[in-house]
Amino acid sequence: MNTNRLLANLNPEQREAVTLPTGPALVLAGAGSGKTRVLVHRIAWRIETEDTPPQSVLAVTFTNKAAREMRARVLTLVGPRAQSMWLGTFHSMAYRILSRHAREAGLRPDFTILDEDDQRRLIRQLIRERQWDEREFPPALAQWYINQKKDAGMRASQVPDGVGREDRALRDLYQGYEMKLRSLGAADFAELLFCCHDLWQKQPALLESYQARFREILVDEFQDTNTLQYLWFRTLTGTSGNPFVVGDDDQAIYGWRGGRVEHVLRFPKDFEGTRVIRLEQNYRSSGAILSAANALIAHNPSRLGKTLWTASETGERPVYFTADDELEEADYIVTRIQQALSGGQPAGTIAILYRSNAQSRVIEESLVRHEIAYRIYGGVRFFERSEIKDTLAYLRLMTDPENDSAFERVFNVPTRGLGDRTFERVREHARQEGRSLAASALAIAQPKAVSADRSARALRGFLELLADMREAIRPLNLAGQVERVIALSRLAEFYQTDDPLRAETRIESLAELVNAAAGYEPDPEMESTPAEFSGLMAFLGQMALATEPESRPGKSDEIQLMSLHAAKGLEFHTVFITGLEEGLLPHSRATETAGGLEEERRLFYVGITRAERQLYLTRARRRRLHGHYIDTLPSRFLLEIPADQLESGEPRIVTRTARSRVQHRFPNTDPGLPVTIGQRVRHPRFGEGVVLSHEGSGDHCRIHVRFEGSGAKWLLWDQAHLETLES
DNA sequence: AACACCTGTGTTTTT
DNA sequence: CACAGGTGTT
Repeated sequence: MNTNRLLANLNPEQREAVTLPTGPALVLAGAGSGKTRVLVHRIAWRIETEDTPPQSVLAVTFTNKAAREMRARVLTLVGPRAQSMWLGTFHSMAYRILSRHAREAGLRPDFTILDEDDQRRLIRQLIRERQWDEREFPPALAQWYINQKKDAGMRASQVPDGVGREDRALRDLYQGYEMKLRSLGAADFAELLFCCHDLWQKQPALLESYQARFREILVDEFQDTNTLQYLWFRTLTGTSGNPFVVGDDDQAIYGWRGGRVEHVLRFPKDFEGTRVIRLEQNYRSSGAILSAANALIAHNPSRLGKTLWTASETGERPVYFTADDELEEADYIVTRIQQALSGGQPAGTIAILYRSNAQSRVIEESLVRHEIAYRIYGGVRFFERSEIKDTLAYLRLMTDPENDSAFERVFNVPTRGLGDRTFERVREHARQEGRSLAASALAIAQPKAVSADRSARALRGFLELLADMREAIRPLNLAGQVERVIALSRLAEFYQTDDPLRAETRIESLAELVNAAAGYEPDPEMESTPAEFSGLMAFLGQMALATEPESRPGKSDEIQLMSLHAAKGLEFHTVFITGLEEGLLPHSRATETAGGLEEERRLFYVGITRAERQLYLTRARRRRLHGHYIDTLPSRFLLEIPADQLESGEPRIVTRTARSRVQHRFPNTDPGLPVTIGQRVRHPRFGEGVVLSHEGSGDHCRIHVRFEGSGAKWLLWDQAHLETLES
């Protein structure tokens, strides 16, 4: 076997890490030092040279996206037999394990995973049951409290006695929440790890079987692991596994979500004989960009200490530009982008980064005015959209008719004459009998002698609908089932009447869900129970842990817009970091907490180190915030980069008159298109708007329009009946 | 149950 | 300012 191939393009440190003998290993990998490459090659190396069976490999990443990418790269190196390794997020790994032992872990066999929304709804319910004042105990705060404890690996019983009344109340609520979850047999995200961990503690033999199986355990982005994840990982690794973790303390940016950099320091203490390897050569950025990054991060007192160097040329200094306001800032950025694009630079190599998503709006508007295509990451996530959750709830009721949260969700969606009173009746019955909502509904709906009870009839209608649906989809394939459930539930019609402004976008999402089902490939490792709807069950399980449908290829001809957090792990030729102002970066809320400032600095550091060749730092003297303008101060972080390492951007590149001029030109870029980017259009219902972008061409193309008042929507040209307007 | 009004909120994000 | 979510009215 040609193993040299695996080492050919690695530097000595990378090679050392990849070829380390068994035993715990910690790789401190600076930004752009080939972290993922080391991880991927390590896996390949173990499989190819040590004859490690792929199924004894478990690799954990921070996001699904990173997992997909890593899997693809390992497969390229090792071939299809690597398919059998376990590679995914902490949560998806725990879910895989739990779904084989659900009952033993105290969960329903086909348990639901509650997302943030479901969780908040449950907590609100508990607060109301206790008749607490929701202003004194905001559900969001309680939720934050509970998740924080869970992320720290604490059950309610382990939370130390608080001093105040409020502390005790919150702890009590946490306890109530735990009981509620257990009675539902459901799990929230943290619970997946927690439950799995508890199960291992309860059943040492089971733990041993997993320890025996997973000989190689690798963790990416180790600096962002929270305590619960760390405990889970440490338990699974035990004393015999070979942990291989990769991280960068300078890129720890999830402290607010429980991430603890300290785990990096703790690792060598918990795992005796840990070999530490540092990767300090940066292959990504030019010398000038790297110097700025190094100068900035040197201001963080608590660091493991690591200085990145590069063999690349110095390149151009980062440019710093101060605009009068956020409009000018946006126009400056767009002007620079136009210059780059006209010089032949592909749009996909340019990124605009910001601290908070709200900042994107002004920039988007400027991009639209200048007819530049862009793609924005973040915002409302696919699986959090209400239409998706409604549909998933119906689907869940197909596989698990007694699922209370799904039942509650679609009880009166679409409206079918079932109001709060009926629901309370059902819930009360369920509480008394200890049955599920569906079973109680059935009992209540029984026709009593001569019953003209309207709600009982409506209830029967609902139950019959579910039963009919179950029959109707039985013989269909997965995509067909999803499609049929959407049709039979009449959700589309409901959205149309409920909120016509959003109906079109919502129906588009539903179509995308059907697509996701059509493209779904079952996890071969998952227990394939012969139960009916087992395919649907597996699909729902996977969807609960997903954020985006998989079929969304990024286009290379669009400018990339995203938050600094979302940019982690990515790289771009040209990067704009915007809003370098006190209060924004560092964020005002972050300066209050201990360590918050350091985390903000790391966030800026992450942003800087995304840039390969060109970096722009921009700021506005005054910025509109919550309605009115406030004067700003430059970010303190700017002063931490020596002035001679920055270039001053040309002021006033764009004038207001230039802005209004561009607004009136509409060159037709694509002759196949019925409209042009930037053109004004009128929709029979939504009114007037501006065309932002398009997909496809001809009469069947989809176009993206920002309407005045009702926001941006995707429309099908041949169905939307748009009227084009002269500007 | 549907609609109009009101009020609070407004970081980052994954799962 | 802009929007979501909740409350109150019909």
